Amino acid sequence: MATKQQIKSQQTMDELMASALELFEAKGYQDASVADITRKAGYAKGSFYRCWSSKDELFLQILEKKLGQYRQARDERIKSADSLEQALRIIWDFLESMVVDRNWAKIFLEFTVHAARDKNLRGQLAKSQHRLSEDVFARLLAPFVPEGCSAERIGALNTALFEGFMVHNALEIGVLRLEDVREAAVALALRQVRETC
Amino acid sequence: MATKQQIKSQQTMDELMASALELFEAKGYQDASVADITRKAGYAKGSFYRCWSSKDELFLQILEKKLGQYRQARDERIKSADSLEQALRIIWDFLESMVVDRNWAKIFLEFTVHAARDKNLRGQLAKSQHRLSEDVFARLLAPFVPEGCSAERIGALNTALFEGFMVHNALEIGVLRLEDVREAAVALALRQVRETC
DNA sequence: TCGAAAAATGACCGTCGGTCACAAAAATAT
DNA sequence: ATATTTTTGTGACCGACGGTCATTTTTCGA
Repeated sequence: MATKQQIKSQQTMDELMASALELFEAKGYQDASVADITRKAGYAKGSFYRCWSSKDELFLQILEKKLGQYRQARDERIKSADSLEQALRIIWDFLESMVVDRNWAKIFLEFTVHAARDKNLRGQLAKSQHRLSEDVFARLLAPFVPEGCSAERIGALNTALFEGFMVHNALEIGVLRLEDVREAAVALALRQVRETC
Repeated sequence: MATKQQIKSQQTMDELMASALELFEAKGYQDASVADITRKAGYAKGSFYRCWSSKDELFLQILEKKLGQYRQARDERIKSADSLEQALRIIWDFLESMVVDRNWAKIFLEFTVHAARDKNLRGQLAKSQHRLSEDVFARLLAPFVPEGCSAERIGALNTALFEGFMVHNALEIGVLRLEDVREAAVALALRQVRETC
């Protein structure tokens, strides 16, 4: 049974995470300071470091939580796929839910690029990426992809296209729409399957 | 005629820019401090702000310089293109020269994502992006793209795919190679032309 | 040679991520 | 109920950050 302390401790973490997410959205990952986060949640700075050893660690936890939510939302829909094209469409709906909130996409990019500089962090994020690619693409596409054709590569290519769009979107260039990109990605995957197998 | 002072002033800027680029490559845009840059070049911190009003302004100047170099290298080759496919291949050679140096690609991404948070900076970078897309893609592709088919959109899609690959590359995931992405981009452009015109 | 203008300096400002000795509060032992 | 231990929360402090500016040093034209 959860004690009063455990409940309080969890509540503190939840409050800090919520505060952090709001500030990341408003000011960006780099510009939202730990002091900002704790102040907004009504704590002192030191409390932050009782929950996480660094700002990066907090972000990774937020990321896991977000990915979990997205995954859950998708898993409910995935059962209905019965062709490669349909599976890709469901996957891109899933990706769309990440980018619909422009702020989250920005935060994600910010952290990704930041993490690329740190070997350890890069590894952890690449693992998350891999899980995204493996779990989201490879596993879901595998039933529709003939042998000898790398579902992983198709997934990576789709992910790259998606992330390129996120950059485009973050800069608010406005030439591309997600539909265009999604359509291109689907066409690319179908072509890949058709040609290499 | 250039006075001693003008020469000295230009030399100072060049030295600081060179120092900055090296440190950006070694430590990343955020982690290379102004003090680092001036110290490495043998100046005091204050000298930096005689040349640029901020670190961002310095970066934009470095970017312009880099893009100019790339453009020049490409312009010598572009005359030989006589088909859409060939033009795309030359363009991707040009893009490859940006990404061959993995460090520069990282720096570029770092700054891009950083700039996305600042309206003014975002505008300036989007202008650079637009010039890249307009000058590199649209202008070069236009002769081979039928009317009613947006060369700009093709350019933006190619750019997005390229930037997605930069992210992939920065995280050192290693599933994709530039050749794969280039091939996919060319196929995408050809398909776009074939279908929408 | 000398005053003006340009180039270079480094102490200083507020803020950053992160640390740590300490205080308050809750859980546990007696 | 009281004392002791463990958990939770605090905020002054650290070195470093981007950026400012009064000051000194160097170069200039006359």
